Amino acid sequence: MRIGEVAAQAGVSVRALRYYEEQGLLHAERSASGQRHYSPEAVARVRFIQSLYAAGLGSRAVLRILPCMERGVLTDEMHERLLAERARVQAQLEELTATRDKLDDVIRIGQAHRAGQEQHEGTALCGVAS
Amino acid sequence: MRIGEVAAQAGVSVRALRYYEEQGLLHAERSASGQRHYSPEAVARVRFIQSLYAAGLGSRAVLRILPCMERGVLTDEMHERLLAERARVQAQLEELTATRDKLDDVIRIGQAHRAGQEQHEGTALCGVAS
DNA sequence: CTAGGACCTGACGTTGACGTCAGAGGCAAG
DNA sequence: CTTGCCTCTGACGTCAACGTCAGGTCCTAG
Repeated sequence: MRIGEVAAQAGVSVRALRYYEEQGLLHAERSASGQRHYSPEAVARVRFIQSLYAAGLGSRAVLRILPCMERGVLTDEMHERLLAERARVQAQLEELTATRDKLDDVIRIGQAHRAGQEQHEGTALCGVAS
Repeated sequence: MRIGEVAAQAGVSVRALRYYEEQGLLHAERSASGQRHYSPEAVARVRFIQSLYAAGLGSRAVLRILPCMERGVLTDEMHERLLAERARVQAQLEELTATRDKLDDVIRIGQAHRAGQEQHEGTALCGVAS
């Protein structure tokens, strides 16, 4: 596949793919004229890269993780890194969950206020952000 | 409280607090000489701001959310925004969970490989990123 | 009253993940 | 062979959330 098709299928820009290559995250064969040609698995790889980015990992963290997806290569060091990054993601998950719950509190209290028509003077929402 | 104390208690930098004020996220009284003075609730507010940032909301999204925490002010529009942002956070939660599970897969398969000593040729990890 | 730490206002620097533009070449269709 | 879309390589632009530095002020302890 050429770059445009990969980009379309993975839902990213062409620029992003070139950037990934620049960062060593994604390899492409080159035609005689210099055009990039990707294997079909590249699409999945790009999607995975995206999800790691979305998980807040920087490109060097992603770079440390990605080799694990290649043929059976998995050193002790990589195993450590995987566990470390999993822990980070897990921590972020918990923080996010807490944030969602706070938002729920604000929404719930807000609804209570509106059910009671006017503003209940003292019952401000400030206490939510504890 | 003065800015340094708020920063310390909230676990952010002084610069961050001035930035929040610049963005209209955080108000401070001023002494005659121009020094900022914060109410004790400011600490909780800052922590909330941080968690919203951590949830991937930009400062203008935060700006739309924060007024909800003030005295009983809660218009229909704000309610909508709250629901919308909650939905975003929830979506990100689900994406993050999927990413964590993928990492778990990679770790598990990696362990299986290492349990079996050498590389199992065809059993590459590429399929994980589906 | 003086030393030194906390604070002030600009204002420019930084980092990551791309966007965007310029100028040039490649490729399938008609 | 030309038209039109795709692709190429630089290289500069962007945006957010601050970091950092300069030059000056404030305030509290001794």
